[in-house]
Amino acid sequence: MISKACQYGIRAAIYIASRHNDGIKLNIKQIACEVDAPEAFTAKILQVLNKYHIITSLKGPYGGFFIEEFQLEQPVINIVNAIDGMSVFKECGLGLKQCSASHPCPMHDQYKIARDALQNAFQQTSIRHLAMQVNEGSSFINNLVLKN
Amino acid sequence: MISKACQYGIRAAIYIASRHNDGIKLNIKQIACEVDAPEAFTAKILQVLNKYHIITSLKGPYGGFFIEEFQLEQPVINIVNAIDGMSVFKECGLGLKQCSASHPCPMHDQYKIARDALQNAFQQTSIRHLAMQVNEGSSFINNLVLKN
DNA sequence: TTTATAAAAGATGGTTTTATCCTTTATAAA
DNA sequence: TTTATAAAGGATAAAACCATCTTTTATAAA
Repeated sequence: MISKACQYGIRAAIYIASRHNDGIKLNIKQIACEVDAPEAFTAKILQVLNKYHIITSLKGPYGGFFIEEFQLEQPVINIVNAIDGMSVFKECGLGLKQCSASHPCPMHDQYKIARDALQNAFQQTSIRHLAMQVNEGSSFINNLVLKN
Repeated sequence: MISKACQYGIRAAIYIASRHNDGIKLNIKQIACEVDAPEAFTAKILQVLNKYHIITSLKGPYGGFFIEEFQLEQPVINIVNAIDGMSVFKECGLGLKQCSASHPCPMHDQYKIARDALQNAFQQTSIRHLAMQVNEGSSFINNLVLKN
């Protein structure tokens, strides 16, 4: 559906957003650990997210990654766009180059419903909203079940 | 969303179904040509579909691929299952190993809607239905626009 | 200004997916 | 039975994706 890079990126962004208090900056090691993603690969992905102004980074001592107030309001689809591009929301389900309502593949109508639902899922959800759920403890961004 | 192999497989199956007249058998070269897919790769894919009894093949002269009456009624999801498996309809959108209604990732609810829509698209559509559309000329399985 | 730190950038390796080629097997007609 | 044909099966190659390592750059504190 979406690439692993994109999944890591979304989880990392949500984690960074969930720690948007004070002026706290998070380093790559901690982020990768918290979202169960490979460290070096996650570093590459966060580079891209920084370039697209989805998160912000600062080099040097006391540096790291963080998210600014205005960035919290962005829809998650911005992350998908930065890493995978928008083609998954546009392309034909059967891989045809030309497929549209006026020249459809046999599955066009049914597939479009699913494709649009996917786009809505990412479009209508803000990074802030997801981070709040994580902070509330009502949802999770790693594979560690912590019972206390 | 689904692999290229699976897209080629669905297009090939629809084409074979659309030629389900008399006892006609289609060879791999013709099928690959008609659905704009690489020939050798398509051969591998049709091998799998034959193994899963989604289509039928016969070796030797006057052999080839065809589809039997009972096979026409199968839902397209059988093809997806044969080639890609069912994981795309089950797995977490953010790549978590453990993600469910009771232990959800932050996008679980929204993503599940899209994932279920995709499953429905493939589950509720029979190979026969798609082949009929192609025969009617109301939908297409290749990239060649034929105007006459 | 020097030093330590953390991300950015570049090079490289491994795995999976996509794709092709060659040999073998099954089958039908001559 | 021989021969021609077409799919099956095995080996291999190319591309894309996933992942890591090393060097460079920016920055803040001492």
